[in-house]
Amino acid sequence: MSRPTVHDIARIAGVSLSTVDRVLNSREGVRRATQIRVTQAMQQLGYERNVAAANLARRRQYRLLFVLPSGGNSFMRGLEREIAARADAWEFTTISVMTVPPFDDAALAGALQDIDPVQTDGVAVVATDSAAVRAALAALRDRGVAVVTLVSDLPSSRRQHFVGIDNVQAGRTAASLLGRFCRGRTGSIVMVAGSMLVRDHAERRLGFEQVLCQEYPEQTILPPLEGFDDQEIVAARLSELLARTTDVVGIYSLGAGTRGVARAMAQTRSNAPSVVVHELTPHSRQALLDGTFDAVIHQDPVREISAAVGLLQSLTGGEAIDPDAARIGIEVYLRDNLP
Amino acid sequence: MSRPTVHDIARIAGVSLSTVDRVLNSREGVRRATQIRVTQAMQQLGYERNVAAANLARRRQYRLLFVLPSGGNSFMRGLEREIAARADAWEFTTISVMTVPPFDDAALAGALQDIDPVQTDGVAVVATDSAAVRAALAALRDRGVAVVTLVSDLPSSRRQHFVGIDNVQAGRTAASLLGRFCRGRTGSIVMVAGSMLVRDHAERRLGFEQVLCQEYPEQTILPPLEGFDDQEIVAARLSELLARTTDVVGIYSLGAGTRGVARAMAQTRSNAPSVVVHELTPHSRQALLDGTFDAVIHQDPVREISAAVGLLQSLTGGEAIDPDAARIGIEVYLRDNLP
DNA sequence: GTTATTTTGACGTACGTATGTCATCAATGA
DNA sequence: TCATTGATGACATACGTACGTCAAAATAAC
Repeated sequence: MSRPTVHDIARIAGVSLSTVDRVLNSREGVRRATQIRVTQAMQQLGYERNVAAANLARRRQYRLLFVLPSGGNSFMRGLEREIAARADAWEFTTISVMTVPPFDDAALAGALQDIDPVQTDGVAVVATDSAAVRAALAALRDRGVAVVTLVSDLPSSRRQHFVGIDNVQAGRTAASLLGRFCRGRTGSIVMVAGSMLVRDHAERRLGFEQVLCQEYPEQTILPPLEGFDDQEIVAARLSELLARTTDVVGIYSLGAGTRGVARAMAQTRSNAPSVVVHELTPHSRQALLDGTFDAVIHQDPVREISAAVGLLQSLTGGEAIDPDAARIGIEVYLRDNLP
Repeated sequence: MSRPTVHDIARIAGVSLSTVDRVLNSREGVRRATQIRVTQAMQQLGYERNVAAANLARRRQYRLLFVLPSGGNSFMRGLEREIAARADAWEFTTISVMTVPPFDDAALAGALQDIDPVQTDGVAVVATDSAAVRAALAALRDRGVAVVTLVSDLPSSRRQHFVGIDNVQAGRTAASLLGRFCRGRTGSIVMVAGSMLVRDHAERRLGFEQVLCQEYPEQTILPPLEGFDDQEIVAARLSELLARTTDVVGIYSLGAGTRGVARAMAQTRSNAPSVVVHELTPHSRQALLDGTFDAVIHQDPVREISAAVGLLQSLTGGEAIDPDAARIGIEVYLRDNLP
């Protein structure tokens, strides 16, 4: 009637509890034949280990650490807030957060090296792309710590997973939207980036240009404007460009500093270019509502946190992982479907 | 060091385990003064009940039932599949599914009445709007069963929550997209509905017309075309209309039967109207990929299932519920951000 | 003061699993 | 044949909580 327990397996397989336990937790000292008998009994009964009871008995504690860039990036601060808010939403899990200066390889690598493998079982890190960071991650893994990258990936490192969106696809999505929004109006498209040295920005640009060039060849893509995720710089450079170029029909801001975009738009009395930006924040939300922005491409921080925690728990426990648990969707927000 | 337990509370408050237990589970027989002492100790220590252990000891079993419409509706079949796939993803929870004929008040009401309150703790139901169903829900509640509505709400009934999207907002979102997509081209906009007797369809139409009339008054909205969620009817009526009306620039399909829309589009050699439809299914996905559809408005069935299960568990246990746990986002998919 | 009633404590058992110790038995090798 | 090894079982204890029983203590009612 109710879920089968280890006792049932023992009974069916005709062995003792100890043996079932040995099989279940893959300890040695079980003959191959017996092992098979037990496994079959498990399958036959459809046994599933009661994880709650197991963790209880095991006194397991997952100690996880999030490593995020510090600084004024709204998205990152939002992430940090959400982590804090949900810190004790997981059983048997304690979560802490550490921040390191943004865009600073050495600082990040140093921080990762300082992590005590005795006190942490898993790390989720917003990685910057550099050899030092790669090495630090490898060292962490060697010391038995599970590692996933968050938001920004570090491929061909020893991280066990990436939790975040596909940034090429995000760029393509932005182009699909902006291309359609600008249909009928021909002119220049402006891209506002943070820095092309950051992996996700480069990827977004790639995807954006792919689609735009191929499907909307009538539009002119201007060389990307670098704003270093700083709203002041963005506002200044974009204002200047809009004053100089009168045929701008679309703007894609693929990094942070979108507040600067909104400010530049407010000063301009041009023929209202369509605007697509990244990350839903209080400011981009406001800009959507008052019509300054047309669409926002977003990734859900809460989902990312959940996915990271879940993955790290599985990795720590050596369990199987659900491949698409880490899949984070590319969300599209207009004024009308804001959460 | 580690999380405080009931023992710690008892020690700090200077009472016995029994008394702590009485307070914790709000049993009677505790003097007001003692109760306060215990509560204060709990706060002081930051006690949080170990839910896993509690459920273990309590032998709690949440027996939940999903009631869905049967028939060929892809979205509903997807929901059913996902429920089955995740049926044992929740601890202490057994989930079953029951299907009833679609658009059939009497059948639904009857099915609800037949639910045995001894064998089910909570019900999630895709409701159709009728007095009989309302009454059946009330009867269920009276017999101590928790009830949430799923996908389609039944306001002013005794359901305890609604899990699903805001359909007016969904309609507005569709209009915002389609309006922008059609900018520069003026003509007719077609709405393909299932039946205006279904609440969510009516709400979507409302939101759609709100935005389109107000912000894109240059477009002509044709009277809605009723397809009864049947792809044959949809294909026939839409083909006929497209042959007759040459200035169609946009199509919004707000119900099921979108396969019929794709078929009608394939037969037509008109000037490619923009198309926005509801629900991501294998067919709408294909249509997105080959360019027949421009956008799909979607609700994530997996999220809806999780939310429904979580809510029903909380309601059954008499716990506090997280108000925005039930909030399901209105998702927008283009060809480029398909999952 | 005595009695009735309410409040509290002591204790045991259970949930399903993990993990340890020790005993038993068969098979193996010398 | 005896010692050694490997495989298995029996049993106990623990995790944090729920819940029941019964007695003891505190308080209220008389």
